[in-house]
Amino acid sequence: MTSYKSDFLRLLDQRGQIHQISDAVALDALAVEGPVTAYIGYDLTAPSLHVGHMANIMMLRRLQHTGHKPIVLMGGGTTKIGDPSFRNEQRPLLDDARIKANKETIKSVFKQFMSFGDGAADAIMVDNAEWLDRLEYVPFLREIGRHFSVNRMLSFDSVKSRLEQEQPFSFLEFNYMILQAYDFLELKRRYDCRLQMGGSDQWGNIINGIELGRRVDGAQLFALTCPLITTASGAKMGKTAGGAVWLNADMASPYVFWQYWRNTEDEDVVRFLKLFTDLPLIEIERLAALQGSEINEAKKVLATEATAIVHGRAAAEEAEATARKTFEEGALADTLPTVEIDTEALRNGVGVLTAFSELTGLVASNGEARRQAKGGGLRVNDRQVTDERATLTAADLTPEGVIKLSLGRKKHVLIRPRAG
RNA sequence: GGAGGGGUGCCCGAGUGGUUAAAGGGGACGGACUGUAAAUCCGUUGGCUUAGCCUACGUUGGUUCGAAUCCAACCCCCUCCA
Repeated sequence: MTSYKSDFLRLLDQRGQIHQISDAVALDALAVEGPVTAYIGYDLTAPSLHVGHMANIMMLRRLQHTGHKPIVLMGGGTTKIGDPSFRNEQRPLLDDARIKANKETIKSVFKQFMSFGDGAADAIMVDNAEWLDRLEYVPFLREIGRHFSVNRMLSFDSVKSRLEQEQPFSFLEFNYMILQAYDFLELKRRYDCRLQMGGSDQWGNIINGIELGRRVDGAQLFALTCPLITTASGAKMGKTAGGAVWLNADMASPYVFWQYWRNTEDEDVVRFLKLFTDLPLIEIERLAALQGSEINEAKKVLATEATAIVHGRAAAEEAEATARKTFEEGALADTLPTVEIDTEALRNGVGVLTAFSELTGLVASNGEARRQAKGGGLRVNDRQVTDERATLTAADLTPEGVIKLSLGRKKHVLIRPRAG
């Protein structure tokens, strides 16, 4: 299935985002016929989505770009259950307040990826708590539950390892896939939503929704999954030292985000350019031809383009400039992440270890700072820290009025005396 | 409710009375080499006011000069039986 007729599937295909489609021919035809409404659901388990979610969100973006209507489904209801798919243990249950707070902070990021509104191709956002919270147990079981075969549910890959490893698998979690299936039905009824997309790990859950739609409403619904995106070395996307690379600016600055992409492995650059930017394929082909250290040019383009989508063009370019000054010109970029300090405190002298740990958070503890110093990993104003008892004072301020702390070659934070 | 098995550091996993802040592996971080890449090699990987002290092997209490290791009770998980 390589030649799709619809712009939508062709685009996703070119971008390497199609893993499985439930009925590719029919979906392709549907998308040619007219606007299709499709959704992706997001769990509200953290205050922000992270890089690992970005490929998914790009699918919704591309859906809209090709004239269709995206629905962002906030999992306000399903997050109360917790998706057991491919997990070997139950995750801790989040309380309602936490979920609500997460929803508020997660919401904002989608506006960067697509336009919301009341128009035909405008994206909309709904929360499945709206209908799930109101379900009545017995009626739900009779209307919906009877269509699910436990035998079948137990056969899904997504729960197989859980069962084989004999790990606890609660009835609560077992219901997740039923609720997700019901979401699909509900969205089909409310918005004529015909397609559910997601990561390849969602295939089983989505198929359940399709079958439910057929059995209950006689509707043909579709599934489309994106391959699980890992790095060439097999790591999941978005994991770094400090944890996940978040999409919310207050949890990962545009600079940090830019750096994440800048450090992409050579093998991944072309694939990532396709997935995480809107750059035309012709341009990507040009970048793909680069060899050796020239590949760094492609990485910069990737970083700037991906950052521009999430944080805006201006922030992306500033991040690029910051990186250029810091890494290529060896200059001091005053746009590096900055921590303020009391002038008073600086006058009294701040221990280097404290500066690296408590003050800037470059390392987790004084002990780690000590170890890093021993291993040559700490630098102040680009000079290695050899004496762990040293203190930082006003005398260490550069002509620019800051002190630059570095952990390794890549992580830099500026300390700036608080004005006034 | 009964019988048996199990709960160790970020994860996996060894350890069955002392030299154990706990082997080994993974991951992570740092260093070298490079191209802010990968691979490779080296180092580090509980906290602190670091020749010392504190906290730590499900929880609490006990035995002992000394416990992750022995005992008791409790909590949780798994399997089989009811």
